[in-house]
Amino acid sequence: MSGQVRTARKDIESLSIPKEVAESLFSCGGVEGLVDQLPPDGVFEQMRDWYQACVDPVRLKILSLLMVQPLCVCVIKAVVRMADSRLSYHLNILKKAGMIEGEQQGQWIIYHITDEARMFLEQERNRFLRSNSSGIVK
Amino acid sequence: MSGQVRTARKDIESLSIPKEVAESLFSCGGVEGLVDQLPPDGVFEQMRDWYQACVDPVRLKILSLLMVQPLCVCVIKAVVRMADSRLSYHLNILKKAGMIEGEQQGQWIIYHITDEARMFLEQERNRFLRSNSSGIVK
DNA sequence: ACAATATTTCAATTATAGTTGAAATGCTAT
DNA sequence: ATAGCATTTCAACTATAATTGAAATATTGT
Repeated sequence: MSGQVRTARKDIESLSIPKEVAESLFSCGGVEGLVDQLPPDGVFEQMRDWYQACVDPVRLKILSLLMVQPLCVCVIKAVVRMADSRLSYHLNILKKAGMIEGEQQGQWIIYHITDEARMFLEQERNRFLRSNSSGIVK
Repeated sequence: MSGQVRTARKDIESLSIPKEVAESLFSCGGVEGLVDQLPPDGVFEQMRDWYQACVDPVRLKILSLLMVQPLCVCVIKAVVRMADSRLSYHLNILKKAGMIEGEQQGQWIIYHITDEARMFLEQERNRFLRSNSSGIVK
């Protein structure tokens, strides 16, 4: 325990940092203590995959569309107006991310949004409304 | 009004879609009605910019670090262990996205997370815990 | 004015993601 | 089996994002 404290102090002293930071950094165990509070790197990569799927406006639009109701590809296409292969590419990214699922229904494939994605988007819609209405944004 | 309904029906008939989809699509005003329910494209682009900042594990780690306390660049660097210029690049992306802010304090620049970003990350942490514990993921 | 440290900027390179059109697959009805 | 429609796959290409090392800027103490 005193070993840990000594390490923390050493970290901090060897860095030459402003004393404001140094104080609170010291009280949380120095750089090592800080690192201990972080989730393992795998968590950040899982999170990344999710945001990766959300990083394209086309995909956000598709998700927003599927919030209304499940739709076959041809209807989605009628809304977003793009080449089949391009749309398919984006659908596939959403599918791999676990945000949508497709079921074959005869000739068609009907996509629906997953529960996780719906939860996320509802959350995000609220957050967005909150920031815009309270004047934080703009 | 009857004109709108006629358009909706026309959209749907000209598309040749499964009747499951057709029924609910018709009841929400066809493709046009669907489009009307979507936010303007600008919203998706605003959202994109936010997720763009979150799409890199390095940046998520930095945010997570700044959730603990404000830190100068050199301490962040001691945790994430990368070249100055690379770190600076990522800090700049977070700054432009409005997720962090930096204040010069003598020789150092101390970065802190913004309220919006903190709100978002707390929300996301909860969502993550919920999905993992309720067995939705894995 | 000068040296030392912290941080950013820049230009060149490399890596990743998105687009395109053609060809392939899969289902349905004839 | 063949034709027609819905959707996906593939390979070549284009566009965007990330990394690197060197140079520039800014602040402090001498």
